[in-house]
Amino acid sequence: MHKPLKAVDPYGPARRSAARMLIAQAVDATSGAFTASELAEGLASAGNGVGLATIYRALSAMEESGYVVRVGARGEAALFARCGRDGHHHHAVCTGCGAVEHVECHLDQTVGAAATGNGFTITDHEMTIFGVCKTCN
Amino acid sequence: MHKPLKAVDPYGPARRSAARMLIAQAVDATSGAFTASELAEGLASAGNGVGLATIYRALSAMEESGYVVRVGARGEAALFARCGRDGHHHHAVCTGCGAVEHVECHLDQTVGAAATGNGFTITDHEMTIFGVCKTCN
DNA sequence: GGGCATGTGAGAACGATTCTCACTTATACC
DNA sequence: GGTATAAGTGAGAATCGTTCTCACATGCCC
Repeated sequence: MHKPLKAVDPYGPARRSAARMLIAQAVDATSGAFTASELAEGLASAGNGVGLATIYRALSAMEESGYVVRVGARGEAALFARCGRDGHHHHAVCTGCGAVEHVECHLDQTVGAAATGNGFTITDHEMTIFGVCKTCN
Repeated sequence: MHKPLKAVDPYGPARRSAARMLIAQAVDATSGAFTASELAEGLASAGNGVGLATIYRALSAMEESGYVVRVGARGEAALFARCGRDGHHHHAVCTGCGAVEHVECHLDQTVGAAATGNGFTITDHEMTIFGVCKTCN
């Protein structure tokens, strides 16, 4: 079902609480990208109500440990996804099913070079890519 | 002072009200990227108080007519900039002075090709680039 | 087992943005 | 120039995602 993912500890050296374990399971059970409130709904409908604040805290802990990444935004809400891949890259999100595709970052060779041609030094960048996956196509 | 910009009507065929003219002037007087509330502050401190709702409405009218573009976000707030350049491209924003640099988009040739290799069709993408400009460097 | 640092939950707070509604005004038409 | 009216305005309420607060609960180390 899942592609093999880098085995990363969801929370690093932090404490293993019941709520955080439920949240990590819910994240693993989700095949694509999700928002914090979708996660909350999923947990609630499975009878595991977890406070929204707790979910946000768990998500930022997971983000910090590299277990999940922010892959863009759906409307106003931040979109997260499980990512175990190493190295700098971006994510394309399928607008149909939410599937996430890893995308190499060519900024350094292309856009970066173009920008620095004007004496501009890029320090940070973010890319949000939406599309339609093979299955939904 | 300014690079020559494509002469675009700020509001298209819409009505020329006093408030909108003030807002367009404030946008023109700003050399780099700005948020809606920065624009509001600037207008207020110049003695031209304009309602925030009006500024948002004017900005979306300007965005629609292509007079300004959304170049990313500073914290939670959307970052706008005057852009008269044709064709698809992105914008790099200097974190020091807010200066905006146009950046070619190489997504179609590079990232796009990589993604579609997996059967993924990219329909939409956004890029936010931050850095330091020649002057601030 | 005890102590305490850390996590939790509910709800308030926050900030950006949008909406509402009564009022004003630019513009088209006479 | 006068008038009708569609479009814009302003103030403030509403909305929505996210973060903060605070009292309480609980993992983990000794």
